[in-house]
Amino acid sequence: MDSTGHYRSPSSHSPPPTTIHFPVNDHHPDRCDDKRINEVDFFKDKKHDQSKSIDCRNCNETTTPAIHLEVNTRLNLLTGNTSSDQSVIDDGVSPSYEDKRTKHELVSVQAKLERMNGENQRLREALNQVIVNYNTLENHLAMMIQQKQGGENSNGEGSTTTRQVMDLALADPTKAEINEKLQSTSSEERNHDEQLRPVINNQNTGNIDQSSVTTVRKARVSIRARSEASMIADGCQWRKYGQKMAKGNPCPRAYYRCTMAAGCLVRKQVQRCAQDKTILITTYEGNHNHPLPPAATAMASTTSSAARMLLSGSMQSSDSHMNSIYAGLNLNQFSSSMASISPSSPFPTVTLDLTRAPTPLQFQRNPESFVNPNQLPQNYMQSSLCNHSRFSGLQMSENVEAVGTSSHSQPGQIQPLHLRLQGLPVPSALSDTITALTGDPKFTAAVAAAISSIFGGGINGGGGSNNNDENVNATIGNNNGHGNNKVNNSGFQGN
DNA sequence: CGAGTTTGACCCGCGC
DNA sequence: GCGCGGGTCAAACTCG
Repeated sequence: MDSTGHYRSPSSHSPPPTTIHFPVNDHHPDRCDDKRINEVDFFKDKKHDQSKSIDCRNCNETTTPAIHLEVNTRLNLLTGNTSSDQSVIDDGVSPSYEDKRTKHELVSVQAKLERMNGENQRLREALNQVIVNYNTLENHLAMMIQQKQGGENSNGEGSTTTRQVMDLALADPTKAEINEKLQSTSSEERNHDEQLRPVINNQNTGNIDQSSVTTVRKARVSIRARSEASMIADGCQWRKYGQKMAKGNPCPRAYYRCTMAAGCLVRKQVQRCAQDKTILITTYEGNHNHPLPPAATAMASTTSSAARMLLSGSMQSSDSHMNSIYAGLNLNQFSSSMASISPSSPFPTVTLDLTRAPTPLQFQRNPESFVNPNQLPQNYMQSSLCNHSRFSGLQMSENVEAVGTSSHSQPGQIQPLHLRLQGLPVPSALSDTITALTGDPKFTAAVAAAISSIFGGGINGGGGSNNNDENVNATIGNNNGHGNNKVNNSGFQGN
């Protein structure tokens, strides 16, 4: 048995890498009695011999099975050693009816296996295509960085832009998705890969300035929501590891680590807005390296999608070729009034402002499109966000605070889009498309309602019943807080 | 006693 | 080089 728990055949011939020969029937001296027996090759073409004879003396040499099956190990079809199979072997002298029934079963199993192999092959091809596309994009990104360095060093803006582009590159969750699709990858291996990812990216983008690489951090996703609770309910377990007073904000900033798995690199910061203390600003960084509960999956997908938005947004603004590649990805799933990008922050940050939507006016305009946000299933979040995978709030703000200031706009008013990243204009056609999408209040409000379901109504202006109210006596907003926060969002009833 | 929180100290990057 | 601010560490502390 190999490391994957599958059996390998000692057979001398070399099967395809993805197939093995594995035992279905062990040697049974009482039945074999050192004489030739009939055995069935399940994967021989029916038109060929379905049975062949093997000298049972083979069993004396090794534990080699009497039957050799070629099974694609990735399909986990290692259930061949069943009683029916056993009967196939043992019934060499069975009545013809039994033989026919057995052969019929064999044909059925063989057909099923072929279908599975075909599907497996298609999946492999799809995965290979994704990898090829990713590598192409990465190479293109390296070229872009080189061009930017050449073009912007003269005006003194090169270093900042280069770092930001690198930030976006390293924040690319595409590889994480690929890793998730590789089912054979263990959690530890994914963790290892997470740690190696910057190295891998450095290698793939070869010509990148080393000084820029050293300052690279992951993209962040910031969520602004009205809540009196200490934290929004994202389904994960967090441990507080620090608290600092941030400049310009009387409320302390709390630092949390994900504790759902050892070595999980995800961290988040929680801080109340200085201007409006009912607004809770939660900033996520990193990707989880472990399975998540459904509620946590929704939030993780949201932040992951937002990070991807960062990447795709930069691509749009930079290169027409990227536009074509990402054309299918850039669904503008967030209204510009809800999401913004802050490329000039220390770290590239996507801000999802849930304090402004859905507005009563939007509800009035599209009453048929809404249900009680609290009644929306968690899956809605995933279906509307992660399945589409990309929400591109492409309103570029100079800083996060700008989002808050713009919150005083008229309810339901669609903000004009400012598509600009480091002075790079976005093609007008794309801008028009985005404008059209963000101008759909039904879409905007539906997404907002989905998000609000995650917070258990916590964004509803801080008023009304809030299941999180019992957690108000928390450290946030209390410099000398003595509360022993249990930072387990699973305890929140909002989800 | 273990898990989690608090909080002062420390490190590091960045701007002046 | 220096100071500032953000982020993290870790010992002390609290709580169940």
